[in-house]
Amino acid sequence: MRLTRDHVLTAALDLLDEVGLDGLTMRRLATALGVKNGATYWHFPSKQALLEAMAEAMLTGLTEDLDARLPWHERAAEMARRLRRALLSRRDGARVFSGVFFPLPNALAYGETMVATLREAGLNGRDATWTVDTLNYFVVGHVIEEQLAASLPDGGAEATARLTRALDPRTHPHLHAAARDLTAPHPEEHFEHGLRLIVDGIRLTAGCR
Amino acid sequence: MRLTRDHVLTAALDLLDEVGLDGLTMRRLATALGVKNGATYWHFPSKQALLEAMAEAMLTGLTEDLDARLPWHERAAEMARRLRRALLSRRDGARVFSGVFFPLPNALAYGETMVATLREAGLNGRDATWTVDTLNYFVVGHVIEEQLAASLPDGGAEATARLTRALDPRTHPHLHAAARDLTAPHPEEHFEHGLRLIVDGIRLTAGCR
DNA sequence: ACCTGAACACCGTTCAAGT
DNA sequence: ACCTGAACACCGTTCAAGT
Repeated sequence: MRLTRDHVLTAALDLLDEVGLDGLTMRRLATALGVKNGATYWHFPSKQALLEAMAEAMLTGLTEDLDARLPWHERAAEMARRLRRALLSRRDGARVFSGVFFPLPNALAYGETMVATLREAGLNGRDATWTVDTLNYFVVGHVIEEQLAASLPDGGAEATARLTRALDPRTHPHLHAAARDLTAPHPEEHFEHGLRLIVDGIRLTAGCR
Repeated sequence: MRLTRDHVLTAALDLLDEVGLDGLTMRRLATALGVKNGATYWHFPSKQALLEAMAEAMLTGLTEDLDARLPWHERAAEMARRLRRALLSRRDGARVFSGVFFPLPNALAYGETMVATLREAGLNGRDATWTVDTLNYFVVGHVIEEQLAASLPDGGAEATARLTRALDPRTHPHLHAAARDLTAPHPEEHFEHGLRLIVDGIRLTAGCR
């Protein structure tokens, strides 16, 4: 059967879930599609273009059905949670997203909604834009780490144990004590903690003007 | 002359500055050292191990001579600024750092100092640890973007202009207006803005207990 | 102990030629 | 229009053999 751009994209997303970003290869993708090596290049000019389409696909519907009656800070938090969910929807989704430079439609819609929300809070254009950047660094950084831990054989338990053993409680007392609080076992709470930290910072800024 | 582990490391850092992370190749490195392809593998077992040593080298002296008389929030901010400077010291330094999973001595010393500082502020172990994570996502994410823009031919001016043109002011009014406030032309202020946002959030949290 | 030679098993991308 | 065949110019890594 004839290939379409959409077949290639869907197969790429499935292959990503199966083998992860490091295993995602144009050659493996062609094999998975039952097609010869160069065939995908008729539908996507480069691997980068394919990765961009994959990122865009992950962010579908990110800004839909937002409850406009929520106060601005709850709406901003809800958006951040949605972005996290979207990145979590595919293996290594956060790394795929972070490798895409050019802003795609869904990412732009997300950014526009976020800036609009923060402007409602009273921030000026520059502050709103830069604050969205800070929120995005947090969400993407958090999910990259979360997915990295999840992709380890045992969900990161072995790595955590090794780290605890490697940490001398005399030279690194705080980190030794903190080993139980690493991201991996508490991704949800870890995310909410950082999110609240930043949103509280915004509320403080917003109140000052 | 005989190679040493240190020659290889120094040459790798120089090559990184010259060609960037994507151009850094074990084969180019061998050529730069005037040696045949497999020779570096006697000194470093893998490219990953070399990248870890490079990251560790960038973070040398990060926690030295900190003014203990500063209030905790100024000390935390100073540490974050030092981490940014360290990552900026080499081309793509932030990307090199973010690709290293295992915590190295200098990174551990940094983390220990940061957590200790936040515990002084009154945070419990878990809050302090997770807050340091949030700060780190911010610093690393910011510098990755900063260095990405800097590595573009014109420092990102062309990309900014293209983005402004691509943004319809009717569908994306806020982003259209925000194009002048992208990270690239104001890295210093952009960094300080996010840093203050987070540190203010911490002060709020710390005051609540 | 340290390096060379040479290979192994891959990559992304291109493009004339086929259908 | 869409795909194959086949190549180009690379990768990281390994390891017997040399010195």
